[in-house]
Amino acid sequence: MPYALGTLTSDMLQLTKRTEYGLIALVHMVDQAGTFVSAREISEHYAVPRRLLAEVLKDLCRGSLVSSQRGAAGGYTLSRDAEAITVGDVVEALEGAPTLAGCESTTTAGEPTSGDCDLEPQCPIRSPLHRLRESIWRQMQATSLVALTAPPTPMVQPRLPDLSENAAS
Amino acid sequence: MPYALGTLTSDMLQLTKRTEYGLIALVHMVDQAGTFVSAREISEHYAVPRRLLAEVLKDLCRGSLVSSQRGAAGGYTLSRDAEAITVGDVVEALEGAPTLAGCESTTTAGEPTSGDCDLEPQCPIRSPLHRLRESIWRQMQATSLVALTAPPTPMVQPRLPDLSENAAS
DNA sequence: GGCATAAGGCACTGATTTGGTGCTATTTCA
DNA sequence: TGAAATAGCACCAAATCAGTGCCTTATGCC
Repeated sequence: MPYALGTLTSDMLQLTKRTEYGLIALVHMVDQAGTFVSAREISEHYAVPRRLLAEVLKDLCRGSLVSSQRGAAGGYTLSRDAEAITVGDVVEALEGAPTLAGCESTTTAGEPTSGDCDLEPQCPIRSPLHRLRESIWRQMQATSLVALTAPPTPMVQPRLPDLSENAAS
Repeated sequence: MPYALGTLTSDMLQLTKRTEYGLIALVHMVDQAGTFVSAREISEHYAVPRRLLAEVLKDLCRGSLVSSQRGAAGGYTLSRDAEAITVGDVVEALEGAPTLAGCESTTTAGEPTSGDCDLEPQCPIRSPLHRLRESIWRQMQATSLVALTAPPTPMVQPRLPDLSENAAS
């Protein structure tokens, strides 16, 4: 009953539960596009803590990824096309923008906090690692919800779970 | 004085301090290839907590990334060629192997723990997300220490820090 | 031999993050 | 009016992480 995405031990690839729940909810909404899905429905379907999911959906709403409708028969629905919502968007909405390095970006404006990092000739890995991170980030930005709903080619994992019910709307 | 790699707010791209320190130490050792570098020397050079760095180096030693020499004039040295040590190796040694999903990989053997996850048709994002993670992981496996030492083309970050002293040996 | 200086091995603390819940207010439909 | 939904926010417990203490063992040098 629990969906069990799996937990990474390596922090570098770890998704938080919030992001996992958010992705699950969003993918679920892709099917129900056009209708409003309640947090209860999703939480019961995937055996996810309802209150926490509600909190996540709220953040997704703040991030303009979903639109909400209050009251009975209310719920959430995708606020834009599924192709236009990426994993990166979700991560950004739920874990905060990946300010690539505290030393050279405050939010996304580009104004360094106080230039305290320019005086760092010692750090040998800063810039190259930035590129790695940016690359990963680009990858997440390039992965949309539709890519999550329809597993295209089972290249890595030979055995795939039953995703037919979520294949496409 | 502190190297300040930078701290990510987004967990997905976050490196732990341990990994950061490990990478810094390893990159430092690339220069000193053939000689034994002490934890003290590295910690003083980059203003990194010595004891913690020692702990990290110990793990790198366990992971066979470096070799250690005890006693006075002892220290650590790369146990194989810098090209053959990747960021992925470091992450794996310091944060544990990125068992891509707790449900379908015990270590790296490929033997599922108990097949407890096969009964999960509900989770819509499991398999696709695996591919994303594997892709990211491949990227880290493809980034070697030499790639970290010599920043090739400043495509993303226009302004690069002074890395000349670590350019090549 | 003795001392200084290395790594090796734990175990432990303190701070932060994360997962999850409680409670209350507000909106909507029947 | 009442049930069901989101909105907001504060709060708690467990896990993780950064960092330290203390001791042992090994090596080089005097």
